[in-house]
Amino acid sequence: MTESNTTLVRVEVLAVVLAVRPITRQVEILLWQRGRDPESGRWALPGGTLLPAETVDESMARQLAQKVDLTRVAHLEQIGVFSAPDRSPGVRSVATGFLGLVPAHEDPDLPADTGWHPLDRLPPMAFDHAEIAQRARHRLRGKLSYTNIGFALAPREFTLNALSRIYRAVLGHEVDATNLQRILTRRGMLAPTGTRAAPGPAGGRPAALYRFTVTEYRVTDPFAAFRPPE
Amino acid sequence: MTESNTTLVRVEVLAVVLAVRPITRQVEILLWQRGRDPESGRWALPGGTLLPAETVDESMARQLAQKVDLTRVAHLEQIGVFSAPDRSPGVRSVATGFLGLVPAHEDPDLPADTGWHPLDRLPPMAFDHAEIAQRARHRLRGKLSYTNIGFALAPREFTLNALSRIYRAVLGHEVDATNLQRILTRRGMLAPTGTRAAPGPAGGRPAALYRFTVTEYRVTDPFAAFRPPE
DNA sequence: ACAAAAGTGTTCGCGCTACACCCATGC
DNA sequence: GCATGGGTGTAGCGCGAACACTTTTGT
Repeated sequence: MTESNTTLVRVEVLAVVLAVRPITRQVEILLWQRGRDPESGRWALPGGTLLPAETVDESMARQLAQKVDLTRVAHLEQIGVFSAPDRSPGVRSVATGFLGLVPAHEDPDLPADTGWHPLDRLPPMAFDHAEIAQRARHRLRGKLSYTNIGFALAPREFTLNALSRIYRAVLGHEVDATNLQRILTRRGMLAPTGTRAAPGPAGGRPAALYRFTVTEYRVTDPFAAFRPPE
Repeated sequence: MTESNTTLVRVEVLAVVLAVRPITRQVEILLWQRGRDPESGRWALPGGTLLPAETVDESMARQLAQKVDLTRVAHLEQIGVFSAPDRSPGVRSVATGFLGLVPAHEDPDLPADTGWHPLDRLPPMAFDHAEIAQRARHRLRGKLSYTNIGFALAPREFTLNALSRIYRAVLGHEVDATNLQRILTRRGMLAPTGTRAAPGPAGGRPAALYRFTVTEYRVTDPFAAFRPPE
């Protein structure tokens, strides 16, 4: 209980930044390639060390803004603490992992060593970062169906078809645009903008554009069972 | 990015240990009363500092076993990192909060300064521990309906009435024992033991005893919508 | 006119809630 | 017998999946 012989550790924050990229229509993760040892050449999650005057959440937001020019992270949440004693060499280091979501069609200026990679074919990863990425993937999948977290992956305005492609990329299976509309509408999450998108080159009816009414994280379907009466 | 001028911090683990106590039929939390400054007299969550050779999860389990003789914690999960710079005086300290669940009818030997308190009328709490407790409460409520987390609150064998009282205590509203049985049975979580409980003093049909078939955490109802086909 | 793509409506079924009814035991 | 409590059955319905049908555009 005395603080004298307490071991001190380095606290770092690491972000699994995900986006559904318009070109590939896949979930991709933001990684940077290490230029020096240890683990030189391997790919790492963006992040860094906690400063004295900030919380881990503040630190994570700051580091994303500073290092990879990501100011428009639409959602940022903790996914867990990674603390295996041998997870990195040198000073004992404990990491708080985060899930960060960037809307499609955002294309931030990235440093030269930084880029997007498909989440289901990760390059050789540094330290325990692959494990953290997998945890984030799992969290995102789980929350997509009972929260409004999809808003953080969609652009500000979108057609229902485009939105269903985003859901499909995350979940890995077909998502009916029809049902998607009804479910999100019933939950009060979807509003038509009144405008329409331009039709494709082969013609076709122009799609209506929609917007999410709520742009902050919210649990929209909290109870699988044991709902409170009324 | 050099490690030379990196600030080092103390990493601690803190547990919100909850149980539905048979006497009060309420959710109660395990707290100990601080005997010295800072925050002398206030109540604190059990926990302590991370050791060099352990993960935070291992540390939490160890500290609960050592300090409050809690070896039978049926469920232990991280609920988040609490890292406000001024959350405690002295060395910068970052806490990983845990939710721990103890089955009803367990009555571990506790130190003299340690005891159970009703969760919805917390005594004066030290540091940011009240906030951590609230987070844990919220997590438990949320997960009760779509996971099997209830197993960690129930004794090894129980009547359906007793189980429904446990669910009621956590959720704060009525839970129909009839429907509870059907739902848990359908999810394959419930098995009758074949034995029966003794009837109450006023008579009445003796209740059948049940057991949970699965005694590890599992998500039983992962999709509110967008289920994968087949 | 025809193809292409979007939007609407309908059917179906599952799973949860509510509640009535039947069963077993003590007095 | 009656009171007490446990267990079973059933009706209703909200929600989501699947899919056919209609509407609007370009060629």
